[in-house]
Amino acid sequence: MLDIKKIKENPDAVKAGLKAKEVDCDATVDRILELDERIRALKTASEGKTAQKNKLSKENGKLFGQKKKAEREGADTSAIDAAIAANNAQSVQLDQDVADELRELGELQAEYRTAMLSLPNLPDPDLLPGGKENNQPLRYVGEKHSFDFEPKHHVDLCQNLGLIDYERGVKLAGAGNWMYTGMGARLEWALLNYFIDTHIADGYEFILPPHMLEYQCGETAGQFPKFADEVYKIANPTDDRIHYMLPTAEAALASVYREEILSEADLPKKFFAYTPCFRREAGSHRADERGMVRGHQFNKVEMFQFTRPEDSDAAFDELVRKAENLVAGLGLHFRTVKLAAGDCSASMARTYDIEILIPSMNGYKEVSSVSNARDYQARRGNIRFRREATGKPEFVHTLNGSGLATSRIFPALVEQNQRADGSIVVPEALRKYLGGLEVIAK
RNA sequence: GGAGAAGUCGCGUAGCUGGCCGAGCGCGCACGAUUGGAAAUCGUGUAUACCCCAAAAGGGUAUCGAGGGUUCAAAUCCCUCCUUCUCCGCCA
Repeated sequence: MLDIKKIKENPDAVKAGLKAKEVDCDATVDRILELDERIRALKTASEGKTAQKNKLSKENGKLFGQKKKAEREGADTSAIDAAIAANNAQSVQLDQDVADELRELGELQAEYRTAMLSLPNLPDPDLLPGGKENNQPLRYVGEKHSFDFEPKHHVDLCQNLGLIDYERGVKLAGAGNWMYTGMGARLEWALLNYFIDTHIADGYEFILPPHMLEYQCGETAGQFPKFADEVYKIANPTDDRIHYMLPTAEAALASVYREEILSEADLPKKFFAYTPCFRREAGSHRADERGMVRGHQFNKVEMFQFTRPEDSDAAFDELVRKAENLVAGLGLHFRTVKLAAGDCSASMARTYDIEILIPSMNGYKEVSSVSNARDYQARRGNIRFRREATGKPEFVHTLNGSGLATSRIFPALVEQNQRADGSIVVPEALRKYLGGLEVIAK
């Protein structure tokens, strides 16, 4: 959520920022300003009346006291009764006016909130405007593997070595699902362990969150209401509450401190979580995404930070470096790309992608996406910290980054490390998780 | 899943025969006094959001798990939901 004060101060800057993200929100911004004005006017009016009403009630309280006293003394209470009746009549009238105003206020506020939630985050000013075509590769790391033989596709390599059972995965759960088997499952688990151990060594706290979340988590993270159709919903026959399968651990981590005020000394909070991620990805499965590049379920370790606003740039750099180191530690070739404003997701002010070379796909594919949401998610979820110097609560900044998703790393590793005989060299960093195994062969 | 109890200001509690309760007390915390320094003691203060106001001062509204209702007036009465605890059942 954006800061209404900023929108009021400089609506044109907000509109321009959103245009850089390739969304036209001019009408929404104008409507928000209009609603804000009407809401405040209405509030002032109805709160004034409520104040009057409260005053009358208080007066009545005193009158009732007097009446009791008079009755005890056997005095005449008719004057007091009349005063109470007059107050009541006035109160009832005020009550009706206020009720009407509140009804209108409720409608306006609902519209206002929906509109505010629909506005994406503003991009950082240094990002190029526009979409994917304006992404800027910042650096290339590692060597491209060159083959003196015709490299195989990871699907073929995995099937030959018995690492992945694609057919039975589909049998169990439909298209877009696969099943790790034997050494494939162990290799997947080794990757996850390598990520986990690295984050622990870096002082991040390990979180295993629930996998089925309530709606509010998605709203805080910024996925809902816009992308509510892209997740799996779980309805319970004996209960009308709906959960959804988390599409990324970010959805859970962003909500950990929702509606809380942290102390400044506790920041930054550095978390990482391992979860499977579930996505409907209603789009078509193209031939160039054959295999395990885009599935309905994949494993991911997610990094997350809550920071003070002034620390979030440094935290962002730290997360990018951590993601890069994980890929580099596997000896894989990758590049880091600074996304153009329009390619950053709705919630994010800036995003760098780590892209890895998958030979069969003839191109770089995202394995990690590191983003700074600044105070956008904090506003949606009301996540704050108390500034020691002022004693006042402020919104935190939230950042997240994959560290890493295996579903792209696994095929890249298999393809980049294949040998002519179809065997696969295990990266040094993973061998200790596989009993020292150096090569996966038939 | 069945039965019962409970959810109050950071923590612990009082209030729950409706008005003087945004809320008492204790602890904690902050500042001050006292002290050579500390402990102890004493004093003062101690929520959040929004609105009015150029700002400060000040004023107003809302919040006693959440939502709704009764009433001129609700922490206090009624309804629904959520959560926690205890007992029973069931199961990893």
